[in-house]
Amino acid sequence: MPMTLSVAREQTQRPSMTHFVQPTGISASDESPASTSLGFHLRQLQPFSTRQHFDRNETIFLEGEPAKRVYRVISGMVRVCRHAPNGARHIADFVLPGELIGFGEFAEHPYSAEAVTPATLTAYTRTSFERLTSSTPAVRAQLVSLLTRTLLATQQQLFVLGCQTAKQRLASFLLRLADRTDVTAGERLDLAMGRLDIADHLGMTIETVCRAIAALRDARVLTVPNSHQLILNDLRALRALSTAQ
Amino acid sequence: MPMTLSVAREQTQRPSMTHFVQPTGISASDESPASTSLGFHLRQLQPFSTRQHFDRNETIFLEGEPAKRVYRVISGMVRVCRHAPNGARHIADFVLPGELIGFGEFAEHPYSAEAVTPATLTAYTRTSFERLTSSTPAVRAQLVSLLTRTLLATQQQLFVLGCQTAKQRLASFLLRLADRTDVTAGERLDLAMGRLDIADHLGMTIETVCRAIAALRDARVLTVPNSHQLILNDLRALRALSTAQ
DNA sequence: CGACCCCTTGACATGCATCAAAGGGAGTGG
DNA sequence: CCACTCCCTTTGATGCATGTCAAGGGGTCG
Repeated sequence: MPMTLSVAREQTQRPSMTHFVQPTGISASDESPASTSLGFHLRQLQPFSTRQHFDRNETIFLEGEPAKRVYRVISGMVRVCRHAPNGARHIADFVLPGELIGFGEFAEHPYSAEAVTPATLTAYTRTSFERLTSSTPAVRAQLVSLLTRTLLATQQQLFVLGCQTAKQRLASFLLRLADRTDVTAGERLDLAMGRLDIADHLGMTIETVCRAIAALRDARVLTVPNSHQLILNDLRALRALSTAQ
Repeated sequence: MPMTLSVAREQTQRPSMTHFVQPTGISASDESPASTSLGFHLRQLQPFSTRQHFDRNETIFLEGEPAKRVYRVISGMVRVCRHAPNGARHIADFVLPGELIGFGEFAEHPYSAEAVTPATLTAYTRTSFERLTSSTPAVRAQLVSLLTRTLLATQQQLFVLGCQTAKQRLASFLLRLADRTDVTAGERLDLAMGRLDIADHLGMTIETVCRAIAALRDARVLTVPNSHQLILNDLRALRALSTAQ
């Protein structure tokens, strides 16, 4: 269902001085420490970078395409996903502003990337990215750190899919999203992605996602102002769910 | 259930010349190209290495322990797993001879490691391992490569757990195991791990694993000489299963 | 030979998928 | 500004795959 691949390129050429490295993996949870570092170094790559805008559901790159660029999300949300032959879709992760896409070391993208919302990204050529990562030891260490954190997040998701029920998966998902977007109890948590996206990320159907949300709502664990915003009232209950069994 | 942590150390001190680096991740699919490289470089670390033997079900290290060593499996099989508070267990991956454990960049092991069979491992101090990885650019690149491959394997498993049915999961598992152990159609595939291990790895119950094996056996896709060996008769059917849906 | 452990199979229960239909919300055209 | 349409969400009814509970089988070790 995801769409065409259009590109609006704005050459943002500025001679900077250092390389800013970020791994081209699936979804780089580019948190404070490493994100800061990598983001900082990536600035050096501005002369080799391009700013691109994508509409909702637009394809950024397709699985199997040569991995010629590393992307950094500036605004909006991106999903990293794979389409099975039979039409099934698996969303490996959602990518938030500041995080990197495609920083892994592979010749062809193992996953597709699509815009969940209208999104702006900075694209760095892989050549310059690799030059940056191989130049400075500190930058290389940050790449390793980012890869490690991405691996840990992926393994955590593996545990979620392997051991948890529908409600528990939803709780885990919401807690991680709230954590990544710095939303706490009582505040509005933005669900930029649709129910189907959540379902394909958690290995459930859209109906089950709806029912799980309804169940948590009925249990007063969360409030649903509208379908794209949630208020997490009871973080303890959510944590109990995501931790337990 | 997994056991105590005993250690039989045989100091294997030999002054080698180069550092042999391997990432301390969950399970390092240390395939030919990178494995060769990393294995080669790790030889340099022999002066800082220890050979240890573990009995079946013995704990090599526990989740949460400080990650002071990087291990390389010499013989036997190891499982990398996590124990949930309620007793549930999740096996992130099995580690085969030649592969590394604990090569990720973290202060504490995010997972436990336990011997599936009696196993011999070489332990390298993290200090020397990191010295090796930071010294040579080539070695560092191999670490990045290993991390990337581990990440890809983990994401593949994520897809398996997120989108596939019991029979499909089993097919995917068997194909990967056969591939990693260089077993082809008609040959005996060794299942060193028990049914429960497979179940905890695939997010199923032991009964469902048994039934899935029985179903494939009844469909003549595989033969079951005994419970610890399989013969994959019809790779096409297995591939169709693991690919489809 | 006996005990233990793991595997296997059966019977039943249930969580989730599937099928179906109705209820918003946003954008478009009248 | 309202009405229509489309898309997504929500809820209900039903079925199935897998989990759960239970019992028996086979191999291995002492």
